[in-house]
Amino acid sequence: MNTRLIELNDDLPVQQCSHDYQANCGNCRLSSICLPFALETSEVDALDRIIQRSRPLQKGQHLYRESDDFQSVYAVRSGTLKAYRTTDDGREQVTGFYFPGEILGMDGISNNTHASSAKALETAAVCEIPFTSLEKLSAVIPHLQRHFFQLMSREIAEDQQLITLLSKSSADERVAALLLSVSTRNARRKLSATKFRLSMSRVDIGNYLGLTVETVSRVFSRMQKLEVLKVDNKEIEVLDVDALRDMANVS
Amino acid sequence: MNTRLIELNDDLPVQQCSHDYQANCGNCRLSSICLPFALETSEVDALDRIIQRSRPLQKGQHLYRESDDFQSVYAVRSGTLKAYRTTDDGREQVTGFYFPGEILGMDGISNNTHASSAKALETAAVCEIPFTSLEKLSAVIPHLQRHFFQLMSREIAEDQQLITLLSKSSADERVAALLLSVSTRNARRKLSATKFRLSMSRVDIGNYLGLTVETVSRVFSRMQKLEVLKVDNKEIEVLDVDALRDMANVS
DNA sequence: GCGGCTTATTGACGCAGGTCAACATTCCCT
DNA sequence: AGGGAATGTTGACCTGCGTCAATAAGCCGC
Repeated sequence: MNTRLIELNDDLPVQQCSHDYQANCGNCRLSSICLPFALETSEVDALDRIIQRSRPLQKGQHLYRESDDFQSVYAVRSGTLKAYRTTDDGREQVTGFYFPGEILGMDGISNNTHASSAKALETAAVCEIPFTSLEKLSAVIPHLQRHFFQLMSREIAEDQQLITLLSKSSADERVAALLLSVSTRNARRKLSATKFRLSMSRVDIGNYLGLTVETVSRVFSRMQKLEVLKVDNKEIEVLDVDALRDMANVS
Repeated sequence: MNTRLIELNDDLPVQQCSHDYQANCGNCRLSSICLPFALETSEVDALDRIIQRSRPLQKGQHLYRESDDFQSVYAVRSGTLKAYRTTDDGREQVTGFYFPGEILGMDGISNNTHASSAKALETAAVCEIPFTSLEKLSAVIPHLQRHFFQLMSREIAEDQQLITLLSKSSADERVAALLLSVSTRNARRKLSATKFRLSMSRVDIGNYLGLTVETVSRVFSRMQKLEVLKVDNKEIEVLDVDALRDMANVS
């Protein structure tokens, strides 16, 4: 069964409640992250016209599921989502966390089927970008085509970084790297790079990093003892960024 | 310094020795793997015109290096290549092996800089596809645009599979999964799925799978003892595919 | 604000795979 | 064909992280 976003709107048509949501890309404060720089106003409008906005997902709701038909890619407007796949023997593997301004769903293009599931970690709003429309528009707006090639390429490069992390790094390094990544992505959205709330659970973190919950918890405790972090459940304060960077890099 | 393929041709212009190489995509027996199905003859010709073929790389030669300017993606014509990145502390992480018919270099699009290096594991020939030409052509040939979106998406999906492997699987499972992958890719090229030569070293395999050489070697020995494989250095014969599949899947 | 449930922390212990070392084999250059 | 270097195999030992278990702390519905 397909649980795509659109179906959440069965009681209220999109237009009627659009005042609740970001009206368009032109006035969206995430557009600097989300859109290609060089797009002209008229081009942004064209893009805007194909994008569908709808009511937020509640915590735990799926945006799409593995093996759903692939129709669209999605830009996160608010909240956080996790992408994960289920292995043959039923275990989960978290493949990424997606923050506002980031695009997800691109792994579905190759088979016209989503290769992973996406679930809201907290209340989250997304822009749905129907892929066929995007393709057509891309053929006309070279910058847009380039942008999506680049987005996908970045996803590849990031996955490769995770591969390296999983293949070569200790538990401390992995956790440090994740924290730095969250920190950087917060900074990009003009949020604090040193004080933030982790929207994902320890289970999700462990799953993503190839560690058990217990290990993640121990690493947090250890970093707290070393006064690199202040940990209060999901609230994290980075006390010593340099130390954290050291932990992320060095063997 | 840029060590791209073109520079290998300083003694002989491409045209003069082109009879040594596959003349064009139209008569290439790999085209079924490499090109979109729905391309028309005239479109194949157009693609063919932007592709540059050149003399083979020798074992150990680089096709491109991390931080080289990104200009082209490459299709493997013969031989095998490995892609790898170097971590901050100087270690290597192999991110993929590329067989005839497969495309590499797409991780460079996002920054106009290659995110990994590519090195020939044996004598190898590639088709160079200049990316700006490819972009322009893609805007005109919808199937081609779609094809490249799909290729990149597949790369993402495959990386995610590797992530799962690295995060969740035992040494036995990892090695089994790699062997099955090689087997499948051989079959696609009408080669034996059960008897083949691994072009990569044990070090490369271990590196790719996040294991030490010793462990890889032990797994091979164990599988040989269990009569799942026959191992003679790099020559592998799969004696029991089902057993191998079991080893790859189950916890 | 109470009770049940989910999520997080901490400790004790075991094992898969890493490390180190010695030896065997293959590759490759002359 | 011969010798030296690179690559592969095997064994003995060690350790980081997983496992199991017990406890604590949030979270949510009533």
